[in-house]
Amino acid sequence: MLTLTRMSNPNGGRRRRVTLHDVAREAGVSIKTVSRVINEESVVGETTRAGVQQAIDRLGYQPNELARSLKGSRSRTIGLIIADISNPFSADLCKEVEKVARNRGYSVILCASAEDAATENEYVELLIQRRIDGLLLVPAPGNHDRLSRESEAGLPMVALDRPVEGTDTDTVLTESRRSARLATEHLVSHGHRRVAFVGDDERIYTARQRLAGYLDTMEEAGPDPLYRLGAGDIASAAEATRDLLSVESPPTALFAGNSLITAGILRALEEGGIRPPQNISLVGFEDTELLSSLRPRLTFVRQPSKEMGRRAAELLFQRIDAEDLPLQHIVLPTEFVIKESCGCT
Amino acid sequence: MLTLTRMSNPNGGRRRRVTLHDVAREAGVSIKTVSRVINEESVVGETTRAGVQQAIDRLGYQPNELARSLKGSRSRTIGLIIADISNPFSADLCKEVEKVARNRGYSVILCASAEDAATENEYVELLIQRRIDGLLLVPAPGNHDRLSRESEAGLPMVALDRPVEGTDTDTVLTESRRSARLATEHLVSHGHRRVAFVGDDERIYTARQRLAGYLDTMEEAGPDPLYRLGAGDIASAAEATRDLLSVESPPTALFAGNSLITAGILRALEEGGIRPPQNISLVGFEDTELLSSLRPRLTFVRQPSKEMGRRAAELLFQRIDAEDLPLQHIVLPTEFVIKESCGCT
DNA sequence: CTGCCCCTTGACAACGTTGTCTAAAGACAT
DNA sequence: ATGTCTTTAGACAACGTTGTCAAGGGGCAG
Repeated sequence: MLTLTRMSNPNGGRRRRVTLHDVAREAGVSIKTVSRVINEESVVGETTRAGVQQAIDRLGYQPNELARSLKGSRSRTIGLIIADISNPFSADLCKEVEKVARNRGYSVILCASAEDAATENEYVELLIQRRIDGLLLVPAPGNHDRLSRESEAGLPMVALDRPVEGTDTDTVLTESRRSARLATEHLVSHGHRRVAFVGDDERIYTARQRLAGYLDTMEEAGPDPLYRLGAGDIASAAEATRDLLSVESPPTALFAGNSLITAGILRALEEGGIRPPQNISLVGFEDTELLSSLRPRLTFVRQPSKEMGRRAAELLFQRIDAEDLPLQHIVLPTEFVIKESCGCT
Repeated sequence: MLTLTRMSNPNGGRRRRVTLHDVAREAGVSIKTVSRVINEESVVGETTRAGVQQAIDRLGYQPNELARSLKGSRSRTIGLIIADISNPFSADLCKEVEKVARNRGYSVILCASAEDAATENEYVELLIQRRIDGLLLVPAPGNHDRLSRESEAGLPMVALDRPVEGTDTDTVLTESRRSARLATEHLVSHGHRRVAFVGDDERIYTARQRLAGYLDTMEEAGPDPLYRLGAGDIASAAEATRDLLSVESPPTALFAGNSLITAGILRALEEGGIRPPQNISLVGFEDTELLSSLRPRLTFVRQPSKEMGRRAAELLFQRIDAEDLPLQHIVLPTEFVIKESCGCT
């Protein structure tokens, strides 16, 4: 009778969820028995089980995972912190991670750090408060104090695409430097002397690695390097490209540090009326199928984004299950795909 | 002393988290007092507060959000179910939803239903078990029994991009039909008689709406409609395009139902050596910046994907806060952007 | 008929937190 | 000195679940 006002509000009010207690009362048994039926502990008599099951169905009972997590020591939730969720690369990661988690009965809390370490730290705190069982992240550049502390304290953690600076965690990376070196070599070996590189912010590990790979080849081959960094989105990549094209002796070949940069370069070239591969050669990193519709078709380094997501998630669950696993550093191979934009055919 | 064995395992073992109880013992007060300090209930004396705060810092206490959620009636978590996470459109949605949630101190559990209603229903169940406070979703086509039940039971819910079939929930949509009609009109008004449409699976609401808009114009204008549906990814869109191009009297203009389809069409055209806009006119839906690097530049219907995500999230929180809000059906305007691919210039 | 064991079920505590109520102690007026 | 009020702090229960233990009842052997 006390709850009459609430009950007279059939739909609007936040309905109290059915609990074990309710089911127990309905079935005329104790809550523990209901719990046993739900968890399929075999010590329940057949008639009791059937009665309880009916009560469950009748009331539409759904177990409270929060209470379960509180009682047990697992929350069956992992965190996924993505530095740059606008990059199509990240979509593949999310998708695969989510898929692996789902097969394990895990939920994924998604966080976007926007390449900002402070935001990332806040998210780590939030995720800790939610008692995640493990953390997958594409780390933002900067100081990961919060993150490092948790890693050392034993939170299962796998870094994706970039290592966590200053902390040794499990990692799943691609061979950025080598692939950048090979891509540059391809251009040089086809006669280009002025090869320019447009990369992401230098504080980002992969941007540095790719620059390093580019420089490896350039230093070995002789020509002066020419590059711009800090092109994190399409607009600034276009800007950087315009800048590169306006130097005294402009490049005859461009190498783009990721797919958004490729898009920015293309935009700038288009505005300048410069067409690859006739007027300039172009090589990029591809990590999404979308750019495959470009014409001329892009010569690119293929990043195994889906496999990265999948491998990282699997590794995380391995670590969640077996705490004493030695640290894993997985490096996935890239593939250099020669199409038309580099003009070598 | 009892915990010595555990402590001698500094890193490997899953560390027991610090609780209110530990802090209370450390500070020499009751747990309730610590709770008061953390929640800034003002009835705590200054010296006590300082001592507790020190203990908190010393032990690195982090509140257990699970326990809080269990006690209170809010989990400060929302669910986000995305039907097609591969579509760049979805990345924008995720990003914006996540941003709004973060500002509210909420976490987002990400789920990818892969356009499958059964998967979606499973996710709904999982999210209910996690006691989410609200649900945002791009509904998969099909039978949403689980979803409808929850909606009727009062779970705050906002459908994004598509309505939930058979259930009236809050919605945030774009004017699909009208924009498809206008885009087709544009082609027809520039003299095209054979205008073909390539759309997504007809079970998908927006695919049907866009087809309807296309048909609106075609029926009014006279020429026989020519279309293919079921082109959900790049490969099948390319396939559908090849098919359309091989009919007796092939189309002189193509209209793509979303950005992945645009990519598929471009791939097929390229393979066939057909160049827009010289050999064929092309209009698409764009919902990502990436395709902006296409050459020739795509004439397209711009979908306000970011705004959709933001508005939907804001609406969800409104509903979470005020249960008795009347149902909202927000329709966002699209924009028709004329560039080069349609060949009208 | 008695005792033992097994099978099934329930009572109770605990997970970590917060709401409610009460107790202690000091301030102040009488 | 006594009473009242206010300020501060703690005891206790509760959120919904599961682990531990004990109790009830029936079957079977002695």
